[in-house]
Amino acid sequence: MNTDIILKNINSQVTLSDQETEFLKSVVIARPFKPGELIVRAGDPARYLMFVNSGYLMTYFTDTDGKDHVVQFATNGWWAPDLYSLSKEPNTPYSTRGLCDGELLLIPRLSLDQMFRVCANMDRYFRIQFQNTVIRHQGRILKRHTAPAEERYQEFIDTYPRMEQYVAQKYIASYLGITPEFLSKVRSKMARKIS
Amino acid sequence: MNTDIILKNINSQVTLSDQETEFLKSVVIARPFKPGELIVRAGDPARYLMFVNSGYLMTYFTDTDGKDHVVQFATNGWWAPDLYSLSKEPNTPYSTRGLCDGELLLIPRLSLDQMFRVCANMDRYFRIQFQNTVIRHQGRILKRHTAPAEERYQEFIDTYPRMEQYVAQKYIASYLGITPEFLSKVRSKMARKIS
DNA sequence: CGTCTATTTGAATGTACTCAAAAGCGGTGG
DNA sequence: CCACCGCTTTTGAGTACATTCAAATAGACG
Repeated sequence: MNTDIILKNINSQVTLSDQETEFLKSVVIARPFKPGELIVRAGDPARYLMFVNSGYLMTYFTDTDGKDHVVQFATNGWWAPDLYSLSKEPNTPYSTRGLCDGELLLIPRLSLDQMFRVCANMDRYFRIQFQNTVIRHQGRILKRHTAPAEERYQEFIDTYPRMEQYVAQKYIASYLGITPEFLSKVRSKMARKIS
Repeated sequence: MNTDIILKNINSQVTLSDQETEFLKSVVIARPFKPGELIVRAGDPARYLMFVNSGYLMTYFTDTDGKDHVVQFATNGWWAPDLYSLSKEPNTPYSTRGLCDGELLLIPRLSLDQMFRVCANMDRYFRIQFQNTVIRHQGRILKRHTAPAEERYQEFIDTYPRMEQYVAQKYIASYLGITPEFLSKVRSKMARKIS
């Protein structure tokens, strides 16, 4: 199993001891996924914290009308956006689906408690990780409130240039909080501007 | 200085040793504030992590048109929403303003590093704190994408019933991502429904 | 009381949505 | 290899939610 990426990621913020490294390696489970595969279904027990080793995936919420709303995408070196395995809730309200071939590293819920008990560094690592995530989410909320769809889309493709190739437009639209039809119109308007 | 609330809050998630408690007490600074007072101005150095001991405050972003956009409110027992004192950025893009008489406990930026070095429990505490915040923010983003203004306003007053009394409507509108005029119309529509 | 700001109300406008239909695209099987 | 199927994207017309601008009313504070 390839733990290079996750270890490199963690060690960029903290310095894991050999013991801690071994512990982590001993609890993670490799989990390949395929394009379109439903990795976690909304309502399922939140069994694992998930790290993306390779590929693309998305986490989304299905509303009462049956419409899906993308919470966030994830790729190489990111934690999957569904954090309910860390919460007190036994089940997650979010679904997670593969967008291409890829591999996850899973940390079982039970191992998480143990990990945080054994590895003080992991608390530090996730504290830093989540604190940055909170700052980014505040920025995303503000952007939603201050910028029209066109500007948000432009920022998305600037920030995640690769994402466009793997993610269907309708999912990007959903992530941005607009309909796929409207994103299509935004894009054709932008294309007209350039020419 | 009254550190009861902050200690109670932290000890609800972890168990601080006497040493850790003393350390925390030794670094926090009491900082009263007044209604309308600008506690932190956007662009200022992010000097302190701020805990609200009493009163209400808000953190907001001023856009290029000079319009303010409320990131979040905070009250007794909450950390102020501006987390830039924990980031690598020296300055914060957010302003923080008092909404009534109140008091903050400040933890200076320099003490934070030291605190995390000395108190492993604080990493744990903030890890849990931020992980819950991330989950709430994901919910807020989704709500923004799935629910119209009326429903978001209803949820706001249900979730923070006290807030309404201390916070001007225009700030609630800003937090919800709508104009004060439209919130006024939403409210009058809701009032008509009840009768 | 008078002033200043917040809130309300109304009319016109704009951004984004819904519904419907056509066009594009990718895969699969004949 | 091409024809067909299913799904995504595009395009268009009509609509709705929310904004802007302007003016009137209401509240808060000295």
